[in-house]
Amino acid sequence: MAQKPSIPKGTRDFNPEEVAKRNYIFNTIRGVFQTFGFQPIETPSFENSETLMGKYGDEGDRLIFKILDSGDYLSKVDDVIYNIKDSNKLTPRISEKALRYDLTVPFARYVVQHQNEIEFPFKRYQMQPVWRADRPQKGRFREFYQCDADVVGSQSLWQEVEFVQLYDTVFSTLKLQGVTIKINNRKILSGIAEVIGAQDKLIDFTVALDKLDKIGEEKVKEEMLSKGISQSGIDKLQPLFTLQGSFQSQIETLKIILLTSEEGLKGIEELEFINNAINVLGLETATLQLDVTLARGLNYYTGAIFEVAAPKTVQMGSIGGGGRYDDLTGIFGLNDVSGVGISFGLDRIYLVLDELGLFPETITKTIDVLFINFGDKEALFSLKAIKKLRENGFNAELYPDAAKMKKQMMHANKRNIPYVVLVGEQEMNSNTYTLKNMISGIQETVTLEVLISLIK
RNA sequence: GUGGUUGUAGCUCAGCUGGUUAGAGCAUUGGUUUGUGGUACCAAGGGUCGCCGGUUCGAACCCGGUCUUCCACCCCA
Repeated sequence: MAQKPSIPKGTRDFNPEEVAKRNYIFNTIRGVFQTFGFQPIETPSFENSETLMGKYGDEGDRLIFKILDSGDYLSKVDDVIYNIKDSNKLTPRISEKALRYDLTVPFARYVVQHQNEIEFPFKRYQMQPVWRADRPQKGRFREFYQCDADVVGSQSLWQEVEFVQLYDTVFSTLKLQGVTIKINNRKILSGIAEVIGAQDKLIDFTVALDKLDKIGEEKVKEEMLSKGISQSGIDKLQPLFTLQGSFQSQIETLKIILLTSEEGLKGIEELEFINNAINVLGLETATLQLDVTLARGLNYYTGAIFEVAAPKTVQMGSIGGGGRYDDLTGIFGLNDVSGVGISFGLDRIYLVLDELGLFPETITKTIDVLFINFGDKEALFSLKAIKKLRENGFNAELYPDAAKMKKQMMHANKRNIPYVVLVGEQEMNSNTYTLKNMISGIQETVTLEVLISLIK
């Protein structure tokens, strides 16, 4: 056991069935991305460290996988830095590359780097693995795939509307019902912070508010107090803790709270715009829900914030997220390019579909027909027929060895192959084929033309 | 990064308060059946009990460390 090779924690191998299921999700998402007009790009799996470091906060920096420099990397470190043994200071001296942490920052880098070649507004999608040096849990891996769609170069709120539709289309196509698309707006959060006199504590405030679901009202208030938010400010938040009801009624409550905040009112206006449009357009299976406690990715989101929750019957963190980021390319020196995007968590969607048994049976089928091998003469005869079948679009193969019939039939059984063809001396003499349906067990001896019509 | 949890055959798991050669089901291989699978019966192979060290006359079992799994925190897809 111990001598067996292994893979690093938080990573996985995928067997043929798992790859088929994953491809089903990939293909579905890719297809929807394309119908919405997005074009694919790819970026390297690792970037220069300075491209990634500092873009996700301190916590993010800790979770970025750093790549050790090549060669005798320690000899070039000066003695002072080496001797103080401070990892944060030493790391940049021995590691100038790091694995991609998400797809959004590399995309921002891509846009800035290729700004003169890109036709704006630019809609791109990207489906590639990302890496995080996190502790694995269920649905949380150190290597996982994100499927991102972003639009840069347009401030139009119609993009947000389209992204809500896109989420709905993907999950409807996957037959995953009961998905909730949560939406919030950074401007509302900063408006509230302004109203309670905690503009400078926006992040602390929202991080605490985000936990409302999990730890409850009292604990949230405690955390806010401990972060230096005043009691009088927290008192003003009271209506927020009991905020419920329809999208529109929550909006009305927020309007009262944010009466004095110009920015907050702007956020409300944006949310109303998106909600009104969606009400007219309708959604197939997803539900759009306003959630003021939603506060993800605040390091760069400036407008809408999205998060997709799996159906309540499944225990799973968010299966998608996204938002609007007016300033993202600014970090790389390109100002005034607004972007908005969403991401699908492929690995988590997989776990949800698997748990709910929503993968179609057909995706794991390998081939349509297996020819039993009776010997070299029969094999050659069979391969002629197999060639014809393949030309007709069937997946067909010959069992490579003239093994015992039982073994060959068992092989067909285990691989869920629906049809087996037997060609022995009798069939060869009469130029016919014995076709066996592996589900019903019924078999009949027919010509190749009839065989083709039977397995269609 | 903090705290906890898990690891026994290819897979799922038994294994009493430490006591002979560590078991079962499924799977695998062979046979009953040399042109018929999914059912049945018979037989066989397969384990340094995650790894390293310690306690003990004796360790799968107790202790320490380490890796892995899952969980909570942090954060997040």
